[in-house]
Amino acid sequence: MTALPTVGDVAQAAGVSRQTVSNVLNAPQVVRDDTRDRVQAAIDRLGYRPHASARRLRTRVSSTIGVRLPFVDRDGVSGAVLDRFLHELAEHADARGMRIMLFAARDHDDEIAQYRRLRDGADVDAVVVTATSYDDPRIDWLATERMPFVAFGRPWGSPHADDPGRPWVDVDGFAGTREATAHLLGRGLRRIGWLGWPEGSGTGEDRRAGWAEAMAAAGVDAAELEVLSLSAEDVASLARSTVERRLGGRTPDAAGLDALVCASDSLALGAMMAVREAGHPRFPVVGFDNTPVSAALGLSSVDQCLDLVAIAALELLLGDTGERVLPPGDPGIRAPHRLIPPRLVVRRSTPLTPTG
Amino acid sequence: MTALPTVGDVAQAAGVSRQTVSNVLNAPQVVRDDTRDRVQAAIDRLGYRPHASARRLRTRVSSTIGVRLPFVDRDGVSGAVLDRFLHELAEHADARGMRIMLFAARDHDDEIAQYRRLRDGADVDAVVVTATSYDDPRIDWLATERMPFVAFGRPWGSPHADDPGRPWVDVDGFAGTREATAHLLGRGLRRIGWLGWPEGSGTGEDRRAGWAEAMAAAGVDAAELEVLSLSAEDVASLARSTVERRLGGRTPDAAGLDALVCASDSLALGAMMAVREAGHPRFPVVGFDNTPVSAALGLSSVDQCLDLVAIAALELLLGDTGERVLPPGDPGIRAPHRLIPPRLVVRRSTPLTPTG
DNA sequence: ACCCGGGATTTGAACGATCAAACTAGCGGG
DNA sequence: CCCGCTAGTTTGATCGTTCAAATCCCGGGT
Repeated sequence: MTALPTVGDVAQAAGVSRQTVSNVLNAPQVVRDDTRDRVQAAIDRLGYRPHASARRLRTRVSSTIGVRLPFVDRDGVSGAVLDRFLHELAEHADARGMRIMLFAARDHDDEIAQYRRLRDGADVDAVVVTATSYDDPRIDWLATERMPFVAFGRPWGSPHADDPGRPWVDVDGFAGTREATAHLLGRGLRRIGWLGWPEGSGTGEDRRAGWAEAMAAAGVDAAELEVLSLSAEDVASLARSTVERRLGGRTPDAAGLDALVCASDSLALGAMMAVREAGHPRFPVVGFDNTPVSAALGLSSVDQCLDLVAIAALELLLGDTGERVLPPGDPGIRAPHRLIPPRLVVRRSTPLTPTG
Repeated sequence: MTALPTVGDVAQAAGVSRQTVSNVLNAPQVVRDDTRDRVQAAIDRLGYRPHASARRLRTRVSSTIGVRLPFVDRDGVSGAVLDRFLHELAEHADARGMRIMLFAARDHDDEIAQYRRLRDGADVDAVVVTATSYDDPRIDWLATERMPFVAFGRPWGSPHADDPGRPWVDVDGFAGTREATAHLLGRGLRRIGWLGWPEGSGTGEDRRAGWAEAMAAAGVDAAELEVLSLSAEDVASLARSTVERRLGGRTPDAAGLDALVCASDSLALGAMMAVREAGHPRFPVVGFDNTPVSAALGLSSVDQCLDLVAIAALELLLGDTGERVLPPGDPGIRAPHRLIPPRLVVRRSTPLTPTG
């Protein structure tokens, strides 16, 4: 026969019923050992593969997680973060018997329409929401519809921040910049500047706060912190001109700066271009995200440990060991909100001795 | 009622049979206008969504394309190319009613096993194969099993290169480097060097040949070409030391170089660092891939036009307009091998100097 | 008056799996 | 000897859709 074998064919070959074959695959413990071996042999011999769609139709479980493909951000360096997250997610999802389905969406409304279609069509059991914003309509929709999901990104300032029905995973930016700053302080540097984004971003404020805390712990007062703080949009060229303006033709030392901690690799790249151009190639600059850019340029950077983020995201959907998406708020899920501590990657751009 | 509406519910609401509802969705032209309107109204009113798995079970069509998630290449810049391709693919697939399913695989054998599972489980109709190599076992398997696929990357040197049953899309590297070289020649530069990869890569040889042809057309003889040619592994730091060795402390001019065309942005970055360190920030360097790195550094680069690549890949699977994967070798598919011409993106060539 | 053609619609069966309930042994206790 | 219990297995129904074939309807030709 040319058609693919079905449970019926396997059952016939093994001399058992369809249901027993099904049990061997889905609940092996209820089948007697010798029967199981016989059925397994038939499965192997016929090369049987379960028909995923038939199973889904009956069980209403797809073992698939939907992810909206984040924007193509042509000039930004930051897109790489979501790409890497996607990589890690796919890899660890595979290890837990899940697959990732991508979809595109123009805006939030369109994305919600896609959620509905994917769920109603039994295409996905859950979705991962990325690039969350304050009062995100997608999160509201998912929560009220009780569709399983997990967000990559905290709901900054939302009244629902602690709602266990709205699980999220995020990177602890505060801890990351604090570590980066402490590292520089430990090298004997003192006037460590901050280059962040314009106000209004939860992530940006969080990362700045980490720097501020480390500086405060080293005895720097609030007024001086204000002086050490710069900001620019997340584009290398703008960061560069911001730093150039700050230097105003002076040496960094004369401008009151021993080093710079940045909110992103884009900013760090711009800052590095400015100081190197001004003739201070060893001025320490630390970035955030550990993108290929920082690696190629030998820039120290805070790595987001996206593998841990992906693993945590899956735990929030599947529980610690399961292979099935749990309903929202299920007790099998431990802490529904996870902060992943990032890791400072030190490269040669932060030399052991300060230079001017 | 709390359960999702089915075709049966819609049929009842519209006073027609299940099949007519099905026809409204899949073959509207066979349904009389007024009936169609009535059914459509019922669909909208009930918020009916077809159950994708049930449809797949019956039709044996999944409207899904599988893509193995390309490697996580932590330090390389090049991974960004496949990521961008994936973005474009997802976006254009969506426009043609297709979705992308990701999967992970450890090696080629594992990948083939996944192909089989995905196909037998009716999870995907076709796959896109990336990072192809000479005599790729995956391609052989797909071709002999007659499973629909398209490769991103030419089968360099394979005897099956012209087999219409083995469709591929690729970027015309030759044309890209030729254009980049011609651009520099047009600016009055003459001794344009080549920085490529060590021999043995089809893609590398192709890109080098484009440079060589443009140079030959400008009257440079073979012996001189040999002198102008450098190579390094695809890592910025190695590229940098290769160029430094070539300069040997001299100015680029004294070392016989007016500019450099590179096989990748990683190489270009290394080259740029070397010449800038040597005090020649305006020495023109052109990269390949137009990654965020080159954009951020203001490096000219050859853009692969991955949107066109993705569109072409879908055409090779679906035909010009269809929404269904065609069997391998179907006449609905025009040319089964497509070379996409890339586009030179010119940026200011000396990003690290103050403008002026 | 009859039949024919063909467009529009309906009917029953099938896709391949799992669920729920029923059945069969085999065993021990009363 | 019968009853109940349990572990293991089988049976019939079902998930929601589309296919293939049958049916209905209506106008026109002979």
